[in-house]
Amino acid sequence: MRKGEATRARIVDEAARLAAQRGLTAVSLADVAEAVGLSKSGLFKHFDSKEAMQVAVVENVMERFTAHTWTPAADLPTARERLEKVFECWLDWEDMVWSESGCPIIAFSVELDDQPGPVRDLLQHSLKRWRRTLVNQFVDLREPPLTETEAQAAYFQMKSFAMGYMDARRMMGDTDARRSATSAFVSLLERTAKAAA
Amino acid sequence: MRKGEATRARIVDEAARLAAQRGLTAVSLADVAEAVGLSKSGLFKHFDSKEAMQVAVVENVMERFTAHTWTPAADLPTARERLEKVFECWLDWEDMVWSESGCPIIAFSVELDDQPGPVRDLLQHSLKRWRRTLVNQFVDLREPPLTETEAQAAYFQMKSFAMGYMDARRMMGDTDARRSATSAFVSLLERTAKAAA
DNA sequence: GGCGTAAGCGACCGGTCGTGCTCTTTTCTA
DNA sequence: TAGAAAAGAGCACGACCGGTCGCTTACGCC
Repeated sequence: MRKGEATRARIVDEAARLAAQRGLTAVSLADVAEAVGLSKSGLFKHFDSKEAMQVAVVENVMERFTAHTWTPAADLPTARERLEKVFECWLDWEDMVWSESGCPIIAFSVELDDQPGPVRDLLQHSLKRWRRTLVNQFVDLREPPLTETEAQAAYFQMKSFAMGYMDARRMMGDTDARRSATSAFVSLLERTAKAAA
Repeated sequence: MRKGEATRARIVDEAARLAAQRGLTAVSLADVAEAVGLSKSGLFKHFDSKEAMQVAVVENVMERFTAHTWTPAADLPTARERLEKVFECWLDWEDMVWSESGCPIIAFSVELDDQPGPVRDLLQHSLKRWRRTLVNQFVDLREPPLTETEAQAAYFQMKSFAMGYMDARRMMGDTDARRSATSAFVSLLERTAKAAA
């Protein structure tokens, strides 16, 4: 049973890579099979349907995302340091881990935001958990703590900058994008931490 | 030749509507033909290929975008008023004009950012013209004028908020998204206009 | 070390894809 | 109003789609 698990993991990895480039529905089972060196029918020993494979891809991507951005930050002493580390890793995630395809989370979000179904539900649920984690960090950014509304507004900007960074770098070819994103985020932290309750 | 032009316009409109929902490549010619009440082969009297239709869709969407966001703002007296108006119309564009599908420009950007070809080239070119227009407004926001770099950084944040707004409202179901986006943008204008040279 | 089962292959299914080709109908114009 | 040109229908094509079935192979456990 060990061999099967390894193969399944390879399938999910390749499917995620292809889906990040072309979209979740646009990648065909034949594409994945060829990329992983399997026959199309062999895939069905690991997934009952294409949709089941998409679910596994979203799970895989979200796990890798939190591992890449939250794990290095979780143990830092202050909320400010944690937020700075998360944002830095977030930008790295977008242009180092996924340099050839763009961030799959953003791609999946845009693709699925009007396509109801289990894949969208899973993505939405994972993203809400992520937002909860980050909003909590913003709450702790200041003493007295930020209100929930204030923290959500700050998270809105943080995520906006992460999305804007990908667009600027990939679509617009903006070589200054990283500087713009970083300084925008630092300025956000500055203001948010300073603002009076 | 008049009738043909009207039909062609209907085709492009329907194709844009469907492409905003499902993506440019995911929408099939059969879908478009049915939506517009034509046969699949009838489409080829107006477009030589699917790609040619996609080009027309991107042209159409970008024209409507600038008409919707820039035209109402162009004649306002100050850069600040123009920018505020553009941003307000931008949010309206996303959740009123395209309430059932999400903004096609963002969708196309994410879909095409790693798919070279004439469709991507056209989109990129149009978006760069749009950025130029907005960056010029930011330059004029303050006396002494902003540097090109400062203005581009401000535009980066503006576009980020517009993208974040769509994600927050559509994917995350954030009912406060409009308030978050608007206050973030107003705060950006405030800071940018005030900052010393 | 034999054996059950998981892993994987190849052929094939009905359906849809984009795109030609031919033929008819409609529309514009001289 | 006649006739050319445009608009559009119908059909067929090869390729590819997600998915099924039966077969063989190879692994993992007793």
